[in-house]
Amino acid sequence: MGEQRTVTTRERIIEAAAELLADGGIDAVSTRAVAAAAGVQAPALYRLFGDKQGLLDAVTAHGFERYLMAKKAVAPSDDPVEDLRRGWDLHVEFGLTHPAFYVLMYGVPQPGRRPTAADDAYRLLVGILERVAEGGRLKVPVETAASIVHATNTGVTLSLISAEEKDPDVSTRTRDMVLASITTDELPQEDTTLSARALALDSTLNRQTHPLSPAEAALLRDWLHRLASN
Amino acid sequence: MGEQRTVTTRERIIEAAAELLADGGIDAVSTRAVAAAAGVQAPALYRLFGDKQGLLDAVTAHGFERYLMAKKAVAPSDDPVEDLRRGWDLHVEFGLTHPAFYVLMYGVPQPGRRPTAADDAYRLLVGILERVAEGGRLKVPVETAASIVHATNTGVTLSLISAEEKDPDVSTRTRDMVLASITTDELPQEDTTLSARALALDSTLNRQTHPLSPAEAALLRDWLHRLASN
DNA sequence: GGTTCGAGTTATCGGCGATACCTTGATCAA
DNA sequence: TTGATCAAGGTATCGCCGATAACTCGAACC
Repeated sequence: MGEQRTVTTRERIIEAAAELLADGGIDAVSTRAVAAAAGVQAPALYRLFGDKQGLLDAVTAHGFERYLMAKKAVAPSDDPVEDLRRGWDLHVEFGLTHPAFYVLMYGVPQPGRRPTAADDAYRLLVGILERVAEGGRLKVPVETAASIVHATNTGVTLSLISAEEKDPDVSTRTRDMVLASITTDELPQEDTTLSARALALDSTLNRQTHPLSPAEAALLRDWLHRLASN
Repeated sequence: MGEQRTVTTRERIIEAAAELLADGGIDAVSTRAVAAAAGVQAPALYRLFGDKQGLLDAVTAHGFERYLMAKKAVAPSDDPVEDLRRGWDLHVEFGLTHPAFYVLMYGVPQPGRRPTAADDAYRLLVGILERVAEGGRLKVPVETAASIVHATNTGVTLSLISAEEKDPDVSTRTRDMVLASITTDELPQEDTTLSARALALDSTLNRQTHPLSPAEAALLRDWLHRLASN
């Protein structure tokens, strides 16, 4: 089959909604306005996207694609901690460049209604942190580090979005503070400390298959985390 | 005049709206539902609160009052850094106990639409930080510290609200990380470092009247911040 | 060549925020 | 005492919104 050259109705609708969102904020995105801008009638949206939330999910996924592409293209460098730093900055930059999109994704937590795009970004963060842990430079378990980085990164970005005078220094300060707290400055050639070895084992357990049962593995990982926290 | 013993219509409306918000989330708070629950007709809301946003502002202010009371009652201890720690925990606890209220206040940043209650809480934070700075235990300017603490505290709380399994360890870890990064462990009896003296002067300039003109003071404070950042 | 079905239409529903206009009851000067 | 005033709330209604039932049309398929 040849490529689809003509723009599909679905794409037209998503782009119309994205433009309305970027221009007039979330309030400007009504089913009628989107339908009119896309040159279609309202029920077409519902057949294509189910309901309005489905349309918004598609819009955020579409708008987030470029960001994820950039993040994926930039991520694999020699120094995973540097990747972490660049990922933080990219995150903040995306939020300030597309505030309406960003708030839609991270602003209002509704249980079970998390956009897929946000999950993808989180998994990408976990992947980088696993590489940091593999290099023996992570001071805390990967899950803990991911939660902390995610929480602080979104917190800073939302604060900057709502601030009328945006001070980028707050982002870099917080970023360096967080990274300094969860990583070690340099990789020790051979780290013989208890916590480092526990975390190294934890990291590889997380990534490889092993002969332990799920229950055994859960208990072991709990012990490893307790060993690492001393 | 005797005290107002009967509950005013305004109070009845606010309490009805607060109950709807706590029970069914923000979507359950419609003008009609609130009016019906308060035993009143819809236009009464508009005369009392202007529009729906005015009603929501009044509701958040009301719901936030107890929290602010608790925070004010707890705050003034001997150790302002400990006050900071308790303020952080109180903030997170309030968010997890009243998620719908919290999201209404901190979730969706709209320029110029920040609820008054959030401003009050921020000013309270700045007040504590000024006491920390006065004790010579703050490593960064008060405004910077306030921005960082606010951004990370709200970020952690929003993350916990949206997380299905809430790990309180993330909050305490981030809290201690932030506090360790912006404060010194112990107050030196006489801190003779350049940055400490610059920040001590900055802090008192902030709180007292002085003979410098506003322009001179702004320039001086800029210099002090640059001295402190080395 | 009739059938099926995807894709989009017209028409309409109930709920929402908001407002113009009316009613009522308390207050107070003449 | 009475009539004007006005705060407080009610009645009726507007236009917009999300959503859906029921219909139309054209292409694909046997």
